[in-house]
Amino acid sequence: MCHTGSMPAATSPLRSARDRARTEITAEILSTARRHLAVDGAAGLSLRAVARELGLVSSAVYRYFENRDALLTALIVEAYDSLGDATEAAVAASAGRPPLERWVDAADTIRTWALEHLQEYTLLYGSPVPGYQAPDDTVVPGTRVSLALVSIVVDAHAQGLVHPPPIGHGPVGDQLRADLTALAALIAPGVEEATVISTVLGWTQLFGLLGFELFGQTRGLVSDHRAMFVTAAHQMGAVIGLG
Amino acid sequence: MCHTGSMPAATSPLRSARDRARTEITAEILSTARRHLAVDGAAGLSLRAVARELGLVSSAVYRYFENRDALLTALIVEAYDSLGDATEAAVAASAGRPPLERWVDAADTIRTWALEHLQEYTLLYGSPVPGYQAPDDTVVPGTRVSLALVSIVVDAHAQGLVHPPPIGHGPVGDQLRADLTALAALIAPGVEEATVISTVLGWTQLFGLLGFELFGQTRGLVSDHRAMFVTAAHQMGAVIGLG
DNA sequence: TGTACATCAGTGAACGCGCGTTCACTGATGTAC
DNA sequence: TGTACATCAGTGAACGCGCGTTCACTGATGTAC
Repeated sequence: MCHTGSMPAATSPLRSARDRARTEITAEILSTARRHLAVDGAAGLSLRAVARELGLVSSAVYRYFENRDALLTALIVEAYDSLGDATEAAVAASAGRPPLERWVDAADTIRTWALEHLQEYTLLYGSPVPGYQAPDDTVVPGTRVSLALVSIVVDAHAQGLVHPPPIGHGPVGDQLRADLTALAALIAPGVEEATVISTVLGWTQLFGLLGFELFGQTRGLVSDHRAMFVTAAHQMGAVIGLG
Repeated sequence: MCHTGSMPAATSPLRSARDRARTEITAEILSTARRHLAVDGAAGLSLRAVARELGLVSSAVYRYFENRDALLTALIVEAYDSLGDATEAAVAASAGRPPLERWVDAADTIRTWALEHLQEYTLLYGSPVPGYQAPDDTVVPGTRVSLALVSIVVDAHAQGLVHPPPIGHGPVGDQLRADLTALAALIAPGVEEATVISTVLGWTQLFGLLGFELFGQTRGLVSDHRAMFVTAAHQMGAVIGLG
């Protein structure tokens, strides 16, 4: 949209009625779709159903989203941002506290978000939605959670608070070493290789355990899932060397 | 379901032609379904498509499976058994070798199976299939992999080869302690609580990392996934105290 | 300011698709006497 | 052994469902002069 000299400022409250309507209806479509997603899951998300609930004819939705995939993509980005917000807020709030506590805290925050947004979590971290291929737009928002977690380790490292216990991780091949070096340069400059490995593993551990809990693999084995999760985060934080 | 005929000698080689045909066609339906599953995933598995490929009318399949869910259940059980076989074989083959090597080996076997049976793995460990509720029949076959992994720790423990490094896992609440005690009694009698915790976490770690690899979360971050996985298994084995 | 034209949100009908499941039926296979 | 009856695999048509997407259209809103 191209505003010329005669127009008021770009984000002016004097936008045309059409513009306002478009923004609002786009938001309504998204929030309705989000609610449907929460109930039926991604595979059950239907353009027609969303349109129906909004009192629109199904084809009208195509004025706002190119197709079903575009709507799904928007929901994914929203969900990543929501989880990213929550995690970043937790990490920011715990600044200055002992690293291990911060790590456990962040993990618990992620778990809480996942429980409250089961289908969104599934959309982000579950198996791929059949027929849907996530475009690159979702990559950046997807990294926020991980970056927030990593920043705890980076902070601790900067303060000299990372003291990894002597635990082997076996030989590291050339290619893996290259991967890890690139990764460290990108998100955690200066942090030791072993710590990078442990951090990546801690990250996957959290999501692995969470998936087991949410998708029912530990059904009947564990009753206090939160305690199990916190214990896991604690141990993994210790392995990373956070305290 | 009408799977059992009213024959006197159930496993006799002189079974009637009808009986033989039923066994064979049931197997053909399953293997066709398995192939479709491998291509389209669980959500895309269609009774009609399976029937079509076998030259049957769709309603004929109902002579063999009560409905689509029953077919899916059979596939799940088959898949768990296939993975269970592979894991148990690897664990048996490594008997006598150092526990850490056995653990890494078993993990690698699981990963290999998952790569070769992507959709089956997804069916077992991915997000739930919409509208499908796994019945209890799938629970027992599902435990075989975990039991095989645990047996490595149990063997090592029996030989006095478990020496966990001094890594904290934080306070353990009453309920979690009860969970762990029950779990230990069931699958690893005599093994210390800390080891049980680490073993459960090692188990979730493997599947968490595997999920990340298979479902694309580490896309672009890690190129040598196998090395990453083996390193993870190695470190987790060390945390458990296997060597 | 008023008028002519351009933009675009929303309509309603249609296309083409595939699915799970039920049901009355036929004809081949199996069983009892 | 032959015959009468019972079982049951497979048929074909139908029910009822919902989906994504396209397209020519209308009428309201916005823009340029």
